[in-house]
Amino acid sequence: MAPIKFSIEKEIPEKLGRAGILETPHGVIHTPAFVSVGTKATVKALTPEQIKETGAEVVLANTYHLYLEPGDERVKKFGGLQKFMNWSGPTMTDSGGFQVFSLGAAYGKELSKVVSITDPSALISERSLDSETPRLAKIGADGVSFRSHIDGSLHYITPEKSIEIQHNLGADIIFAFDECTSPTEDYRYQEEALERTHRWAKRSLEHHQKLSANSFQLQALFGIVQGGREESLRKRSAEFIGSLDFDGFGIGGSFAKEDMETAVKWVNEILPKGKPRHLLGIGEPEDLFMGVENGVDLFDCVAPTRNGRGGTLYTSRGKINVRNAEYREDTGPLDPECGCSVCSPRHGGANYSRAYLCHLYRAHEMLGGTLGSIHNLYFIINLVKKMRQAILNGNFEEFKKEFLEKYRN
RNA sequence: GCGUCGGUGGCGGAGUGGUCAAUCGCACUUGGCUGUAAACCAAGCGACUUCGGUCUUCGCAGGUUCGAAUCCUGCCCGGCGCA
Repeated sequence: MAPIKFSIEKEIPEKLGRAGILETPHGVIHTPAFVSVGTKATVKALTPEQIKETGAEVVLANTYHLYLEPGDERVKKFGGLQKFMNWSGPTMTDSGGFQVFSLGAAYGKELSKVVSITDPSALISERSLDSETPRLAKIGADGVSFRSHIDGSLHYITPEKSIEIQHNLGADIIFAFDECTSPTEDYRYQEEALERTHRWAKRSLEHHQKLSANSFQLQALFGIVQGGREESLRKRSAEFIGSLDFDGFGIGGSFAKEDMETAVKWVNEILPKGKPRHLLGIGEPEDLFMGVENGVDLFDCVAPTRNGRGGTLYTSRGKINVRNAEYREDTGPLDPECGCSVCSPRHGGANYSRAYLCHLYRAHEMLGGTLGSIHNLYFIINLVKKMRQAILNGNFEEFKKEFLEKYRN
């Protein structure tokens, strides 16, 4: 029995985009969909009830973090991630592959998932120059050694180990262990890393099949396409990963903003159409439109929750930082066009002013982070839902144009 | 009244003859955040500036010194103790 079932309802004419339904053992995901990120089995600052309230259909947790604490065996004892965190819907786990990047090449540097290449020298390899730079993740022959950011202890994660942990965590959809490379690496390194990711993908799949054969637990495994900004590598990766017996696919990598669209297009033209595709770690409104238009079915991103905790909030007229002085006495709602419980009085009469939110952040009151996260998650999840509806209605282009025009002011 | 300790930038609080426009924290201002080392991080925060500097600041007023936030004298203000 297949762990998931994916069906396409409608496509965007002449484009790769589509609206579909993804059935998992713990519920249905209407795609395209935004997955809320709950790294350590919690969407930071939110209760599961509040997560629901944002319209989220699925939560993504992290293998590496849960392995370190409280430990995947312990989560298993409690009946798996979903039961442990008291979330009633579908769940996913990331493989820990991103931590190869964030705790490795990007560790201690001003290097993030999406970089801007205003300075082209940023993309020149620095590999030979930074051998002494401390990293918490080092790539070995067979896997990756991590120095725990919590207590400094050493851990070795192989593809098999990642899959084992993910089986213990028990999410509906799990990911192959991959290496998310830095965009500052050169072609030679990207190619070397890609081959490693491909070997790891095969090993992840084989181990997953082996474990699944002896288990009643139904879990789908997604393979991850890498290849950096190189057309040849991206395509090679899509061919290879797409040819394996995965239930769906992740598209990974740390991108230069300018390269993201081409990379997604190259990949999705090749990946088997009937299986879901997840663009890993992407979630700004412009990028979501780009992804949906180019055939992405699932997104996850820390932006709504991370921004929400800091006071950067999405509105239909662009992002604002409610901490700023100009909002101190602003009696208006955060976004009059938003239907979330923070913005809209129709949910029980609550209607938080910008001034109140401003106050909460300045006073470091944790309700600020909660309300900001509820709003931002609702905003982004709802935006993707509207895209889905627009595909079904056949007016995706119009919706995109209308939204972005206003959003960009 | 006598004694004593003290008065430093929005606040708290370092500094106690040159390296001081003055450590640090908070507040304030503005950025940033894209598979979460993140309820976080960064920059700025006396005034002018052709960005090399220039000027005015450490209760007030004098003084000593090549040089004072730092030493001396007087005054003003505050805490504490004794009357």
